[in-house]
Amino acid sequence: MAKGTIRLADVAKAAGVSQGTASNVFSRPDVVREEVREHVLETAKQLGYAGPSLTGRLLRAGKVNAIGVAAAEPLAYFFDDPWARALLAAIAQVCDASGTGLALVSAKDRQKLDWTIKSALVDGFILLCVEGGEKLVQLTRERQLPFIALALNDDDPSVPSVSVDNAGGAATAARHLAELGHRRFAVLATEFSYDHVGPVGIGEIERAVYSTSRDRVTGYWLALETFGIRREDVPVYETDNQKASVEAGLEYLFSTPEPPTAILAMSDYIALLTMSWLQARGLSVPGDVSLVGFDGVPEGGMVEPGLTTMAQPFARIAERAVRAVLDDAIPSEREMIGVALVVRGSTAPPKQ
Amino acid sequence: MAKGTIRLADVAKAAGVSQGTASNVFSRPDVVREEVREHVLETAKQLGYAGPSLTGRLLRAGKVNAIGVAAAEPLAYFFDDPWARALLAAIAQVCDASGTGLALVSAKDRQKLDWTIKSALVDGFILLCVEGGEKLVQLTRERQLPFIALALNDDDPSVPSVSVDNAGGAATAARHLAELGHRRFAVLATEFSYDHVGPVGIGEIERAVYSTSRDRVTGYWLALETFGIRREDVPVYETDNQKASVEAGLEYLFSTPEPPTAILAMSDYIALLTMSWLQARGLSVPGDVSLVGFDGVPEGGMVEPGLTTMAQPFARIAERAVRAVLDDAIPSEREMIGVALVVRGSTAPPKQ
DNA sequence: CTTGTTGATTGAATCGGTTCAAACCTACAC
DNA sequence: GTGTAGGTTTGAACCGATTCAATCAACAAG
Repeated sequence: MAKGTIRLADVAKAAGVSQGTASNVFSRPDVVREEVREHVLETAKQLGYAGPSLTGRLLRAGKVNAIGVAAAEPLAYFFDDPWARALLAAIAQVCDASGTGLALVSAKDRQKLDWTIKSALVDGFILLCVEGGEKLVQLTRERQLPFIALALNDDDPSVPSVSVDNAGGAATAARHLAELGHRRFAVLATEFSYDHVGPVGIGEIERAVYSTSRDRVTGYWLALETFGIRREDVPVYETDNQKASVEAGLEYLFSTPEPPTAILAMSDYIALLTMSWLQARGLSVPGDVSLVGFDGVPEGGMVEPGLTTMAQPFARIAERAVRAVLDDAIPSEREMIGVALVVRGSTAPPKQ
Repeated sequence: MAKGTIRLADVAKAAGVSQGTASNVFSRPDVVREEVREHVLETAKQLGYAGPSLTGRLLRAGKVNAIGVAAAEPLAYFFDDPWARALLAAIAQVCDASGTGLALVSAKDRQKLDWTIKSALVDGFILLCVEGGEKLVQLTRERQLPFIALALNDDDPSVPSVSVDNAGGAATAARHLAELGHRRFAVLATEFSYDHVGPVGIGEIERAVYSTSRDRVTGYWLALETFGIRREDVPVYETDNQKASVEAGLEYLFSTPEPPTAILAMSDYIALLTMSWLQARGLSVPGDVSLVGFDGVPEGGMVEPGLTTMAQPFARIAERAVRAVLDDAIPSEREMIGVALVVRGSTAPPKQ
């Protein structure tokens, strides 16, 4: 593999032992007599042998000892998006602990994605299904390796996945604000369907393509209705989780005669953008507007005021996913994990 | 590899062709007659063959088509540190374009790092040498694969590396502030030696273990001296690039009778922490204090005011590094790349 | 002096492909 | 009818290790 291309066989011959013994020197040192072992090791060093080649070993073992994390996004997505980052950090931690390698597998372009997935040297995949999830699942299936989907935006029960309790978490978030006394709400949503941003009506939401967003709104609605707030009275603005559309949404929501005193953001990223926007406009958080996010990314704890949010248990999710893939113990049922309300400074009772 | 363990040989037999032909169907489809190709493909599908196993192919080819990025840090470092993130995003981009896989290889613990590096399935390494670089280089050498070091904190010319012009960049940063009229400077530095934070004197700096920090201070000094500012009059506070030590440094610098009007931060991360600290203290940037960072991470453009900084050409660096590793065209000399001053809102002439 | 046991070593098969020289067709020209 | 060129297909060697049944040496027990 390296320059001198010295093989185990060469070492064996040079040391005057069989290849089997030479192999044992490296992979099961205890079984060979110390004297011999020393000698072989010595010869190996002299020859500049770099140790057994991984590919050779691999071929035999059939295991790569690495998992791939895939998304239908440009590779840089893993380092740009706060949610992906938090999740990957957690996955990385689990891999670290179990000595498993981590390969990043990603491409926006379908062709490339296909190729990348096909040629990744991994034992299985964790799929980040934000957007384009079906494509990803389909491509991965062809590879015939164990995989598990995260944040699957789709109700298909045949896809093994672990997801968070979107409806329940959303309900908790909304309840928290309602209990503080808020009555004028607005929702800044993640995507319901392809390439659409702007205000959305109830009907559209019920017909949403992406189940995550739908479930969260449903959670909000259910909780608010127990406080007598009708869903018709809660404006929902769909964003694509990017700065431009979030700001457009805020312009929209705050140009009404009775702007909301409480905002439910479907991602922390949206919430953080919202916070800067509000502060830049001279509106105080939580004085004028209370704000709850969703995800629990670390950045939420680093802004002023801290962001109240529904924290996903990233460590648990990562643990489950990695284990499932490594042990090929893919759950046949979709697994759901709860989220926890983390109260920080961005929520307070409304003025007056 | 998967469940049914169907080999190419099985497909070949089932289709009634030789294994050689079957192989060609997948890897060089153009060479086999259409009719036959179709038939083999059909048989393959029927058998549920997932395509040629990568490991088998690998073994023959000797190339993995992936590079590893390694650091002597916990794996999560790649997703937490802004500089690492920016760099990785750039590396990811280059890999993306050339269809190369990207594996993350990292561990804080030496034992684990050793193991991880030894067992990573890659054709070469890019080393992120912030801290613990020697260890990393040494371990990687044993693997006998091409590698290139980034941000090498060490003058050893035998280590192939590409680095930025630390001294030159620092000089530019300092000159920029001096030309605006500033005369009272302070430096918030990255590490000079192991496990030390706090104010440092000239002698200590000259004996620094880490060359990056030393070169940058030297750059600052040289530029400032052309404006008649003596190095003795520029306090330097060493941080570990973490929030706590940066804030301690700021406390220290601003508790003097004549606090600085211009701060030179050796990383954007330090600069960003500084900005929040100043703002929280009611000091305006750039009104009361001007601030220049180093690195050019994207976050610097997203805060208010924007951070003036010395931008590393991440794309160029990544391009060079990836190419070098992939083509095994490791430069024998250390390569140096310039940095560019990016002026944003965080610098202005001093009050009065 | 056998026989049995233990521990170290060997040799060959195997993992799943790729590759390349040689054999094999056709088809067409002379 | 023979020769030649082209495109296909074959078969076997090879990539670099691991593994396991078989062998061997040495020594204890019967």
